[in-house]
Order: sequence, then structure tokens, then C-alpha cells
Amino acid sequence: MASENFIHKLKARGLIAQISHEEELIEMFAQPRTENQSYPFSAYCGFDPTAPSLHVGNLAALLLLRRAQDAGIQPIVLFGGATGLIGDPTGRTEMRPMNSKEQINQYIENFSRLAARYFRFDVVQKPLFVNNADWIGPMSWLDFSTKIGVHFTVARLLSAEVNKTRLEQGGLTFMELGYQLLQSFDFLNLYENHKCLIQFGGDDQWSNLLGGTDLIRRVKQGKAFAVTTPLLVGSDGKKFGKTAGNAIWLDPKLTSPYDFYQFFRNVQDGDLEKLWKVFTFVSLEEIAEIISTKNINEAKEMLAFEVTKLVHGEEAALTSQTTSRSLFSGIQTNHAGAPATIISTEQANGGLDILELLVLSQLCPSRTEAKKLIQGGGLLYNGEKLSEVFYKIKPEDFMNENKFVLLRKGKKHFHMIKME
RNA sequence: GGGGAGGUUCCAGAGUGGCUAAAUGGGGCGGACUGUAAAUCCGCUGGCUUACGCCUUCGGCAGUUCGAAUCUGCCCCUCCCCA
Repeated sequence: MASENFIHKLKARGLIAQISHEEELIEMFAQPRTENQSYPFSAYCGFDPTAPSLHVGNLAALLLLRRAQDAGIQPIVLFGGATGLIGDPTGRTEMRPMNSKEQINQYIENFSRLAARYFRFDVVQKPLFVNNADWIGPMSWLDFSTKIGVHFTVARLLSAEVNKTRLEQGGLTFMELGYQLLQSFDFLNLYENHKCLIQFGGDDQWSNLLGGTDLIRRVKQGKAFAVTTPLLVGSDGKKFGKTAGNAIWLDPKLTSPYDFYQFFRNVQDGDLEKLWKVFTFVSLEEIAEIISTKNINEAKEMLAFEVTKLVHGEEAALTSQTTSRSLFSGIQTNHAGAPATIISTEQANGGLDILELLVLSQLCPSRTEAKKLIQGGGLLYNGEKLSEVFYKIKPEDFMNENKFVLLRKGKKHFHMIKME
């Protein structure tokens, strides 16, 4: 049945941008599986440890690997211990700052911890976590040049989309130009050692993926496929997954479950259906049902709950949802998941000034900005607009039933101040 | 290695001795309108200072000058042309 084909399913869900050798790939999925429902090959996606945590963009890729696992393919999560050192030049106007190896290994440790929850370990096609430093590291320059380098022409590398920006903006280094070779080598290596035939990646990675696909087909006369997913951009064309310049991280220490929930709660109308398809495992029929029958805000709330549950667990999702409803309704007082700052009793009694408090709570980066916020009428203090720039907090402010002061910056940023 | 053009605030990009914390646009933040959406309109957008004002910033360092992002020297980096 055509609709049962994994590739057709992905396409129907809007998860595919480009596929190399499409018919051949579809044909491969049409082959009968083994009795334990797995296919005799694996698929991988790489993640470069250039930040302390994985982010929502990576989540889409991880979920795609999980979809592959559910379809009977062993998923391989590759961490770029070597490539992360170099930095992918794709879309970059400047070279990435280079991190130390120690730093990168620490990132990888965190990445593995974060990524593990998205896979099943009780099936034959268990996920595999690998680090490309393991095979790139020991390779000599001479070996690399003669085995991999010979298969790439400079003209092609230069014309590749991934190098365009850096080439035009200037300063593209030899190191960065070689990135694609390393990524191709990764694919070849996984092909040889783990029967990996498919590489997933974002659509901006297309030429990097093709590099590996071509390499395998050329030196091994083997089958290899590149599959890219549409880039996640908001319907306003802005990069998805950034709020105020900060990425939405999967690590709860960097982005709290509440903030994570809020991110999905606040998506634009036009993105809603797409996000349901990309970030949940809910069936297309159910999604269609939700979109057509639910109020749009209800559908957003459900999406936020669903994704938060996937990433942080049901309990955190529930807390986030309750907190969100409570804060925005203004009538309930169940704010458990809201960000909070604890101040000492002396500070509370000693008339700590509001500017200091805004900085302490990290609602404002400086006293000057805090002042501007108040002057602009953007601060609510316990629900009341505060216009007194030099207001000093009073112990009575904490004397309500909840024993905390609720700060609200603008429309959406809440923060609790508690006394120790 | 030689010649030419450049490096400005989060980004792009003006400024070319005092009127410059530095035009304009983007982004961000706040306000109005709304649905915790989008679009639109308005305000703000280095820091400290309850004011006067002070401090830090225009690749780096050292100078010239009452005064420099603006002039000079050296250094670092990038782009283009030649080798």
C-alpha cells in the first residue's frame, strides 16, 4: 500500500523538502521487513555541539529519527565532536568561534543526555549514538586527502550553496571549506560500519548531504540517500525557535518548561498546523480534526502541552499549562511553574528599590532599562500599574494570600518575587 | 610579495575635527488595537545618576589637538586587482 510507505508518510506530513534518488528510496521501503519489523539499514542525522544544549530546531530532527525508528529503521544520532570544532559555514557570515575540545566533549555529554529520551530502547533497531571525532580524529591528513579529498573538486565546493554566504562575505577558510568533506566522510563511515543508507538534515544542508551520498555511490557503488526537511521558519519569514535573540533550548536549565510551553503557546496562527505535524506524533487525521474543530487558541494550548510533555514530561507540561492559565487569567493563583526570584527578608524589609528588583529578577538587563520600562508604562506590580520609578518595596506587598509579589513586564512576562 | 578599498553602536549602513551616544533601516523592548496571533500606529533602544551631570563605545596601540569615530604613525583583520 503506497500510503504505508515511510517516505510517503513523511511527505504527507510535510516533513520532506528534497530527496535524492527518490524512486529508489521509496522502492527500498517497499521491500519486506524482517520478522521483527526492522529494516536491514540505518539512518542518521548529525548534530554539532556548538552550544551547551540542543534546541527546538534539533528537536524536529530528533523526532524525525524517531519516526524512522518507529518505521523500523535503526536511528543513528551523530555528534560532531570533530566537525563541531570546525563549524559548519552554512549560512554564516562569520567563522564560528572555535570551542575547546573539553568544552565540546561537555556539550556532547549534555546532548546525549537530552537526546536519549526521544528513542525506544526496547526494540531491535535501538538508537546508536556516535561521535565523529572517533574516526576523524585518528585519520592523517595524507589519508584523508587521498581517500576522501580526491573525490571533491574545488569548483563544486565553491559553488555549493552551503559555502555561498561565507564565500561572498569573505574570509571563507580552508578549514571551513573542508567541512563538507568531513560530513561526507561521516556518512561513508556509517555506511561501512552500520549499514547507514540515509542521512537526514535541514534543507540548507542539501549540498553537504549530497556530498556524502555521491561519495558512497562513487567509491562503494552503494546505495545512499539524502533526505532534507523544510527549514523551520515562521510564516513571517523569521527564523523559527528564537525569542529575543535567544534560542529555545531543550535543556530545562536553559529554557524552563514554562518558557518552553509559552513558546509554543505563542506561535503564529499560520504556523499552527505545520508545528503540530513537525513536533508531535499525533496522526494527520487527529491534527485535521483539532485544527478544524478547536478554537485557534485552544489548539495552540494543546500543541504547547503536547510538545512540552514530549520534551519535559507530563508533570512539567501540566504545571506549565496550569501556571500559564493562571497567570494570564489573572484570577487563579496557581503560578507554580512561573519564574521566581527569592530575596532575603532584609531586602524585603529594607525597602529594596524596584529598579534593583527588576534587574535581580532578570526582567531587565540594567537599571536604565528598568526605568524606561516603568516610564513607558510597561510594569504591573501585583496587578497594578506602577509608575513610580523610585518605588521601594514594602513588606506589606508580600502580605497577600500568596506571600509573593507578582511582577508583570509587558503583556507576557511574569515573575514572582518571594521572600526567603 | 605589490597595488587599491575597507574595518562604526545587536545587524545592515551613514558620518569624515566640536552642533555625535553617533542619521536611516532592520531587529529588540514597551504602549494602543486584539485572541497570550498577525497586520497597523506610537514611544524607547550604551551604562551610572530621583536632578545637574558623569563614564564607556566607532579594529588595536601610540601620537597631534583646547577638543578625534573623524588627522598622523605603527600593528591586526577583510575584500578586490596583480604575482
